[in-house]
Amino acid sequence: MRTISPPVGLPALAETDLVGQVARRLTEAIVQGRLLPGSKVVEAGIARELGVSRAPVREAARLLEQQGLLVAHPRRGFFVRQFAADDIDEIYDLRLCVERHAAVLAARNLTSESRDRLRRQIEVLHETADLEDPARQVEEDYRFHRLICEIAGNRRMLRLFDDLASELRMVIGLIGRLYDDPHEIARTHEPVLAAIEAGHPERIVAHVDYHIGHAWREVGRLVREIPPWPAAAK
Amino acid sequence: MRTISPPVGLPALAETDLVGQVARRLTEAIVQGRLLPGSKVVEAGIARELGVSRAPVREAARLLEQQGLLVAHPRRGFFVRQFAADDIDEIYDLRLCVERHAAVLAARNLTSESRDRLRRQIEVLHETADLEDPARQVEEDYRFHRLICEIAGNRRMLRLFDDLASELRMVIGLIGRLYDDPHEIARTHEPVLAAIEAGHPERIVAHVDYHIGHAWREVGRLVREIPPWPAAAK
DNA sequence: CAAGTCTAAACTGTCGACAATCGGCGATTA
DNA sequence: TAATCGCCGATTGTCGACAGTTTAGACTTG
Repeated sequence: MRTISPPVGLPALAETDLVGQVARRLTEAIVQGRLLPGSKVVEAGIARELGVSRAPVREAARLLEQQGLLVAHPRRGFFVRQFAADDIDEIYDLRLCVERHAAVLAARNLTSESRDRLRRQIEVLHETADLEDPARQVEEDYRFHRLICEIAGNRRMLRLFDDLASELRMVIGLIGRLYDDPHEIARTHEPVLAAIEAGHPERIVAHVDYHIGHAWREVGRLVREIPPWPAAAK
Repeated sequence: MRTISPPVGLPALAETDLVGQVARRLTEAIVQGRLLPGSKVVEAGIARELGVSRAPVREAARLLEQQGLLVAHPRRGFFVRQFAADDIDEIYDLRLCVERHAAVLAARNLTSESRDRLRRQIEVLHETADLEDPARQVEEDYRFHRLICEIAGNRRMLRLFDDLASELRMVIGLIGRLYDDPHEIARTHEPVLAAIEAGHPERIVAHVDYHIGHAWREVGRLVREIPPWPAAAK
């Protein structure tokens, strides 16, 4: 009688994943604006601060580079990415392209269970709108859009969304405030869900276009208004 | 009077980028099928073979992981990615989503110069069709599609395309042959370019859909036919 | 003979060390 | 006075080493 390895894929807990932990800490610091765009990320410094050696820090930095949060200048080190206005356009352009598609797919795959998750998430959006916690609000907003990608069922698309979202989180973090009243933002998610439930591709695309396009314009406006990014500490 | 630094831009030579070189070698080995899906990539082995230490190899491996060519199992090492039929679907689904959009943007940005580059590339496709060099043919094919993304002008989209293409190259390399007659493939690019030149979004999308959709179906068929991937040498 | 156990070898995760390189700053020169 | 040159400290790129874990295989046991 075989005591087979318990079949299913639980993502092996890698409690000793230093690289992952370092990456998370760095991401946090960047998104929260503790590491400003343009500033140099000194390997030894991070390593000492976290009580690890430079090797894991380097690997984590490469990860964040691939993710677009850091840029590497060979022989000079890693720097926190600086965003220009056209970066915002690129990100939103790509996001729009992906989310249109994701929403259409999501509509096709929609089950009562996934529909409820989307509805519930909109409720959460309304609930957090009352809290004075912009970071949380941004987070829950992305969670809704991420759900759509998840329901669409394309893992690569989901990862792409996550990458775009982490760049956007950084930008929004830098702006320091939301582009709209939280309640208003929460409300504007409803037509998108309605369109997905209705299942007409054209309507879905139209509503996603409107929703994302609005954010695009507003964030773009803010970025262009407050452009001289918070001091690129060498 | 300023003796400004001798004006022009020589592309900085980064000759000492071990990580990059290792990554390229590994990618090569994988795409050419010298490292089979499922096989373990032993850091020390690669390091010795290339005459470097393990550190650069690890960093390169992390890069390929992010790119989807390798998967990392904590404490067990890196393994060459195995593709299942639904991976093909994911990749083509995303590729279709991106290229539709890219083509429409490319049409919008089209200059006589970029148009000529596209035309020229189709000629190259016809020329290489006569050679008995599938790898080259695949390469030139991607070069055409990459040009479209380049002309579209969204760097992030271009990078996404490159990532998808490297996964596809690996799959096609494994299949070991093209899904169609090279001349036929070359020919089917013409309507796509024509639609882009004409500039009607609907026509562009329709032709891209047809072109990519065809490849999708054919590659999908081959993958399902020859499914038991060449021995996953543990 | 299948299943289970134990041991040695093979690897990965991390670290600390060292040489090569970069950026800044003061000295030098026109 | 301003542009250059050359030196010094700081930082990166790379390496070899070591501990802890996983894997492969020989060996036992029912």
